[in-house]
Amino acid sequence: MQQQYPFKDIEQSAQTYWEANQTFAASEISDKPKYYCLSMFPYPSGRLHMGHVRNYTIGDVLSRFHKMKGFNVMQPMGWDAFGLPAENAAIKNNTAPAKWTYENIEHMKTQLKQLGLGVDWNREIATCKPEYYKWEQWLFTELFKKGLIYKKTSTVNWDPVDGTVLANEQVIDGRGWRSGALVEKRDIPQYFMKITAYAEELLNDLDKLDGWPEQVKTMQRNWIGKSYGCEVEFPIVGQDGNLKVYTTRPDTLMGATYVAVAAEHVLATQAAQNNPALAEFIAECKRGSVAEADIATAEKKGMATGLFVTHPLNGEQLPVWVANYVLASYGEGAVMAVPAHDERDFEFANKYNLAIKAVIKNTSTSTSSPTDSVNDILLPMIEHGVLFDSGEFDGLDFDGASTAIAAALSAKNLGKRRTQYRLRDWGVSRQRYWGCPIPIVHCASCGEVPVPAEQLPVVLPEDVIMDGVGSPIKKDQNFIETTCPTCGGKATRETDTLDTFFESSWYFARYASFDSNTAMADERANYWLPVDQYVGGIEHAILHLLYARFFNKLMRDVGLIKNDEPFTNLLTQGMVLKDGSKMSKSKGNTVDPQALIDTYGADTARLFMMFAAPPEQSLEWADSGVEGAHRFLKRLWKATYDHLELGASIAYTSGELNADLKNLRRQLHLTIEKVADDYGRRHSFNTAISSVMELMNALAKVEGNDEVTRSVRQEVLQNAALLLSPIVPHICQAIWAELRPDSHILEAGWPVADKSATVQDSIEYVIQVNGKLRGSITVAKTETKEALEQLALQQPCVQKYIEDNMTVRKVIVVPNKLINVVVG
RNA sequence: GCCCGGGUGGCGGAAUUGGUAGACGCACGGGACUCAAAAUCCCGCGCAGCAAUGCGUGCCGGUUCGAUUCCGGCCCCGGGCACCA
Repeated sequence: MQQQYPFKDIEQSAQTYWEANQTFAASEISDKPKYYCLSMFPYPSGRLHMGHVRNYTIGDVLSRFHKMKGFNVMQPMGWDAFGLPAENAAIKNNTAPAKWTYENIEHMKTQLKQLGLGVDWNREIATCKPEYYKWEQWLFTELFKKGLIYKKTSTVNWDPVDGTVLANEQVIDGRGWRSGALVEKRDIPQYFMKITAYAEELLNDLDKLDGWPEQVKTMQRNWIGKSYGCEVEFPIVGQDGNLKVYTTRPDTLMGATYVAVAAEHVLATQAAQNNPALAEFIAECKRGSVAEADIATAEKKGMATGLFVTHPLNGEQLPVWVANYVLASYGEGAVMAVPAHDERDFEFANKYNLAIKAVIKNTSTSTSSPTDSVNDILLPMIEHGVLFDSGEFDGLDFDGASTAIAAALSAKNLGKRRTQYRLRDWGVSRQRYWGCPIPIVHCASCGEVPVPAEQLPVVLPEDVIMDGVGSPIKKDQNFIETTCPTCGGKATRETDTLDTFFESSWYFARYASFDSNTAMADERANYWLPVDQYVGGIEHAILHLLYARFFNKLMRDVGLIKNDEPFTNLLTQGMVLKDGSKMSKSKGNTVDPQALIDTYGADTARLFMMFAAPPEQSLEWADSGVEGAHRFLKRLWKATYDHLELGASIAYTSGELNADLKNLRRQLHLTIEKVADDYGRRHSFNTAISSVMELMNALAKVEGNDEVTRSVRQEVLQNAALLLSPIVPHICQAIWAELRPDSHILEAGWPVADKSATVQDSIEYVIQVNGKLRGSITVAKTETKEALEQLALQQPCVQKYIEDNMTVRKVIVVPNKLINVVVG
């Protein structure tokens, strides 16, 4: 055995061994329970970043741990290869997006292999390949035929100078990132998926996901946003027809003082026809990005339309305003405004001197609460309460008032109870090149015709020149001109591509059926699915995870797979931050892990990443600390070297031990239990590592080279190699080969703790006086509570704190932990 | 603005179910080895204090024998907000 830790040789030879032996090739033919461990696949941005190292190490630790525990493991890897950065890079470097992407994949694949991941590379997929996207085109056509995909107009960011649609990311402070032009909202026709048809199931099935973080389920529940409210119709004064609004607070209806509509609302358009000032205001509202965060943080602005509506219950005339804080896409694109009981309405009413009428009072405060009088309202009362100044509804609470008011509206045919979702249908059209072509043909006589299955895939031309002005396939007659699949006449292809979330919504199923050229997913998908452990960034908590859950249900409903949910257990990894914000290519604050791997090896990189923070927490990157991880591996190597310099040894099995060795074995077997719990249940890799470090520190303190001592040392080293091997597989495989030349670590399995080594007959009790630590006693495990109390009271460290005028009020004994003497 | 997290020594973090705050590691200081340096090993290391001891988990308040942990109110930082992935 070499004296120095030769990490380069070790890692190279271990990786060569795994590849030659197909160690991680997954097979459906096995009598073991299956374990499908999936890490979110990377976007091939060019080089690996620290977030990748963290993500894939976590997945690899869990995969390798389960393999050792006797599971039939599949850990696949692939590439989320379509997307905007490839187009930008192509323009910048004067190349084609496909070429750039494939080169990045090659480089990053080499880097991932250097990390020593236990991946089945036979199943590698790239979403930009026709054999992959063919199947989502097929699914698109199936869903289109079922009516689950439809076309409607919706709003995008429009750069009037470049004449192009911008992603939200490309709008900086309301201006196009390249042209600097003020961005406008523009309505264009786009394809939508009816995710709202699955809203109820997506919401209810969250309750089945016991293996998901509560935080993520809460975010998804709020995103779906089921609300129980009421639709209310306000007859328009001087016109036929009503203005319909949706509210979650029907109890406040008697406090409504105006009605506000979005700039896009038909009533706004109508009122603007003979009102140039209003038309200008609506135009102003249409400037700026479509991002909800921008709309919600913009200064609240509005303008009266001159129109009035009649309050459906009290008959008062209320003015209709256009307001930029009303979202066109939620509810009816119109709201009833109750300034006394809503913060946004309150701010708006104060700004424009609109009436504020309080009708709800807090039950816990006196009747002379500040909201009693219109004149002294300083803050809106937004909590539920009891109604006043509401005529026949006075005295009712939220539930009572909501029911009564809905009934009163129903009786007049001016409203009814309604359940509403915040979730909107998913717009999947993109006016970009580097994406999956939407498989629709436009025919003058047949309309929109889905491309028949036998004509799929609609292949995206890869040899293109990006000129920075629009998508090249929108100008490519070879691509556009086609014949109608239905009538055979001249027709044109759809030139929009699909949202790249489309590809990442079903890849988990494709890994199981990676080479099927007859189906999107075959029987193998039903063997592997659902994914047992999904690992990925918390930033995907809503969109990606919701779309993937949606697609799983779509694939179930077209008969491809059986399960209802795609991911049984979810681990949401925290972000790797640098200088306080997310490490990302767009922010230019990435740290290249390649230098780390080159200087210290993959094991050090993996160990450091797992040790630096628990996986769910964000990790602020700092270069220091890597040395410490490398130092530990060198110590581990040296401990094995020193041990074996004295000759081979056989691990301890039985016989008398002195107290020190007994303690060491006790610590070893407690560590085995703890590490298994930390990996399997807690996903607490940092504490697993520190407990093995403690074990190695304890081992270093044990002296003597007699046969018994050496046998215990052999036992500790063998087990340390097994315990650490999911995290640092290369060094552990090499150490095992030296310690146990008769066997291979991959056949060793996860160690079982020796219960007889962990028993203990005495226990240390902490002694507190008034909750403050004052001492400790070591007693027999069998001691009674009464005896412990007496023993504690006799201790000098307790007597010291009982002053002359004090008495012992009580003694609290927490079994196996502490005794607290309360005096006063 | 809305939804979801987080805040503990100089730093990363530990304390798993309300029970010893600071495990493990980094950095730093001291020492050994060395001609010297690196590497390695040993010792120290929350703050104040000679010490006894007191204080201390973002801030303010509460519950409890006991609170980093539970409750109420605030402050700051991060993630998401539907066309970044």
